[in-house]
Amino acid sequence: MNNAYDILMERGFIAQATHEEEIRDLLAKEKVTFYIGFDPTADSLTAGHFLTIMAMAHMQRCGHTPIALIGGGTVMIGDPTGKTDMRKMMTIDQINENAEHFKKQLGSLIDFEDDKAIMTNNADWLLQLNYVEFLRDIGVHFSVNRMLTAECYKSRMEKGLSFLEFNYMLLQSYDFLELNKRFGCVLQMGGNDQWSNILGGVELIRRKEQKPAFGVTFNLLTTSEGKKMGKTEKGAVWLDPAKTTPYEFYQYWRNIEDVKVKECLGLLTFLPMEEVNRLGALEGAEINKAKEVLAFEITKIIHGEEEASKAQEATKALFGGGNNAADVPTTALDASLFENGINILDLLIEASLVPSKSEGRRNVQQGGVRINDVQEKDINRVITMDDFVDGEMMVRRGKKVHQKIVLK
RNA sequence: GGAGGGGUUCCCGAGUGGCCAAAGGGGGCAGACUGUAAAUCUGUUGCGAUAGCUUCGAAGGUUCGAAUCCUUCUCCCUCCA
Repeated sequence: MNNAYDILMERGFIAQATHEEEIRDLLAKEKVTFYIGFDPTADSLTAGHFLTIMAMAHMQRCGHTPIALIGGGTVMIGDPTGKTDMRKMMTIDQINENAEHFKKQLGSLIDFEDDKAIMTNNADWLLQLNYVEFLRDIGVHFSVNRMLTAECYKSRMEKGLSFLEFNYMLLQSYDFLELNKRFGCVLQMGGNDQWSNILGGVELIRRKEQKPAFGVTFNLLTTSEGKKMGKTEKGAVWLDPAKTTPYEFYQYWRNIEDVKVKECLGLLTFLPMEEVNRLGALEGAEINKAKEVLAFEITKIIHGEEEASKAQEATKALFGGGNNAADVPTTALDASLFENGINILDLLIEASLVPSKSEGRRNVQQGGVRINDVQEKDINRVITMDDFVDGEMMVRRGKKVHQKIVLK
């Protein structure tokens, strides 16, 4: 049972495949070069990308060669898939900087040593394309009629789709063709929303080169309500610790819905399936154990074992009555603030627990703020040095947001 | 290019001279219940210490008073070419 396809299938990755049997055979017989594209739309990869990276890692472990394609060229067009509005145009500098971040993050998750994986950027070939040549070589193979029926444009048919974005599919298809020529890449993988874009490339290679090419898509992580997972009120869950701290990252997965635990364990950890099944079968309050494992394992893959342990310790200290509060999220504030006494609302602002004083006032009045575990409902409460215990003070907003205040 | 319709607070969407910081819904936040889950219920949801200040695409203007009226600009959509 070492066929990569079977492994991905068993772990719950596979959503659709262009030629299921042929792909299985191919993966069983030879070392396959495949690619997944990442458009550098932001300065960090997100939890959503992580799923495809895991698939990539499984493939690599089975001996296949991944190509991580940075979409420095395609991002200049903007993938309209699933978007209701056109993306803001990004500057070249921004794109290059984002691409650098992506490269770094991918490098730490996939093994690029000894040609075990390839990283490349489609800006290398897309930016110098000649328009007329491109239309004659590539454009002829695409039917507008068919493209218009593609799922990925559906949400845009109501609000309008610019010609710029309409071309996205052609460019992504061209990427596949180019990678096929350069590296013998025969398989493109990606999120299920990429299905039509991937099909475009598969068909292009088959028509133009008369060669086989394949596509596989993965199930996207969604909540039970069908929303994309990996988003919070504050925005995406980032893989960059500067944007989403390991503690926050850990907490995100610790708080996952019950019904999604098993799915996430299979998709986002390397735990053997027996273990996944065992943990996934836990019920009631017991399932919290599975969530702990899930959160720990994912955090370990992204931020390393040490950070994962710290996040776990902090969690125990805050939620489980543990003692080791050393790794709890901490803000260091100037001692002078407390010598004269500081209003509770100002403190909440200083500790970044609320975005505005009005918000803080509401939270306090509604009984959502606790100082050292004592509810404070008075918005005129003044915090002084007397509120520190052994040089520390715990401030909590709501049930889950804790902040330790220390003096500097 | 011609004709018409429209840009409202995080999102959708009411609001056509004062009672509008702006209905309703979604989302968010807080509380209750719980298992740091889901579902449900309650409160809350521009900033600000009360005062007050800044919001309704942008800039001007009319008025005691404008999201609402006028002018110019700008962006979007629909139909025609």
